Amino acid sequence: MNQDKHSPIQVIDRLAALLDALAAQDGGASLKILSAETGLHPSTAFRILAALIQHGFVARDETGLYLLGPHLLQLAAKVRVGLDVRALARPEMEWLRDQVGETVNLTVRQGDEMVYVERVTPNRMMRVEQLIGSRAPLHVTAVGKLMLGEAGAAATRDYAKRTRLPAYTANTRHDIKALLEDIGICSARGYALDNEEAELGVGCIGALIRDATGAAVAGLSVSAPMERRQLAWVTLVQEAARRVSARLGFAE
Amino acid sequence: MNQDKHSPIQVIDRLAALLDALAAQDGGASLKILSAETGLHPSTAFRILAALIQHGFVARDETGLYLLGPHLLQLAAKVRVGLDVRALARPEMEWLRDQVGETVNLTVRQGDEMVYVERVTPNRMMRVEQLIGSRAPLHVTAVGKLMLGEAGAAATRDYAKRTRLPAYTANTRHDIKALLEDIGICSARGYALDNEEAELGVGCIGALIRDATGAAVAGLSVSAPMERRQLAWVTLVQEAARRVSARLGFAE
DNA sequence: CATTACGTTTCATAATGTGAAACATGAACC
DNA sequence: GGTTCATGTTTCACATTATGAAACGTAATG
Repeated sequence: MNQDKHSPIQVIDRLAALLDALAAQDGGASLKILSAETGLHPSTAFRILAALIQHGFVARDETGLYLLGPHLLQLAAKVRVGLDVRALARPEMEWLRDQVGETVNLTVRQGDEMVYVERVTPNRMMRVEQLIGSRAPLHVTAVGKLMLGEAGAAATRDYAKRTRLPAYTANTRHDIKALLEDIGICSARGYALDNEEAELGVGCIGALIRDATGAAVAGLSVSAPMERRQLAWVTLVQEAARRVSARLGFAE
Repeated sequence: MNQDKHSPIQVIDRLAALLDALAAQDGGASLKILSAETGLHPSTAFRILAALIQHGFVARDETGLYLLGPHLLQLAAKVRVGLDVRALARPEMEWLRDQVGETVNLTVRQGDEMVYVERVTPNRMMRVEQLIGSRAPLHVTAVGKLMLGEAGAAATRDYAKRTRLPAYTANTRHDIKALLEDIGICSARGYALDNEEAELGVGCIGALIRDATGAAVAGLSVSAPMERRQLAWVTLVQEAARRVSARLGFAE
């Protein structure tokens, strides 16, 4: 991830090298190992590591080996997804749009909703379109249902309790049992459909995008008027999602 | 998380302050905001941020606002859980052991197994005991089943395909449908039982421990000879897990 | 006991990071 | 259109900081 070895501040180059060396270890690492891997003098490495320990970026186990520290988890929890995903997904979204001739959306989960963060549209007038920034409840979108599958049954029940699963159309799954069953099917297949559940006349096919940790960080979907939607697009949606995931470092 | 304001290296104090200021923002932050919040001169803050951007710890959005960067995610994925959890969990484990008079285990998930990372035992000879470091498949342990619930149905099916769900006793759930049903029940209840599924004669009650991000990072369980296990312990196990989770920053 | 290896602390100083000033850019106002 | 204001970005002299080497401490081994 060191795109350029030399930033304006040398210490930061050095601490980045130390953190990367730690990330590359299977377990903990000794000072001597880290010093050798980064090319830093032992006393320099020792002191930088001590500073990183102070701030929780690095920790030491009971045998004295260095490990990545818990503060990284807390900071990572605050990293906004969608930042890199959008740029990385754009080419694949355009490819997918060109294959199916329909609108392609990129969404991220925020709490109990999916947020539309990117969109590419076909060159036709009659199309489904969501404004970037608009939101949709999880249970009525293809990708939202997949996200609930990722979160598990307990989290889905909590979501249902919180939101009461409002119905948007006669097709909306507003019964927890039916929703859990649908989610189970979608999760097992690796894609989900929205059959006029959010809005009458609108059909959708969605798949998840995963990052280097395997976490589902975004959703990719094709939205079309229901009469134009083709199930043959499923493999294309999955292929585009797979490519974006690979770009994010996901390894199947 | 700045336990001490002054580490041996000033720049590292300063970058930590900048990252924490970014973590405290709802969205992105301007240079002026960050400079004000950290007390750094604007040109100093600018240069440190530039170095952090180079290494992916910080990013900028299309409007020029600063955000926490993706490299934090990649490093966080390598943080070994169990490091802090063990020390934090120890007092609650001892409390739980004293309440129920049985062995209490702390486990973390590694791939397709739970690993025993800490254990407190009662003062009696006939007891269930697992060596620290020993491993057990997910589907035959109470906590492992909860972890599968966290991972979702698709991940559980993948696990089943990979491992083929080997049976350890006649009670083992080695059929995917039965396992998914058990997992669904456990996840919904917030605790799980192991009814002689790993080993005949051994009963277990388990609950999950969550961290500040809400992720299930460890499992807490009571293991006992089956004839001694009491369902009345469920609330105690859950209480102990709740306390450890609170210590890890989990907010219900 | 002596040697080796590693970690930790001390210290003189080279060089690095700093804050101020200059410069660049865009928006708002007259 | 020109001026002012606010913010960001670059340059520069130099004080302070981070550095590498040496000394010191500790544990393990022969």
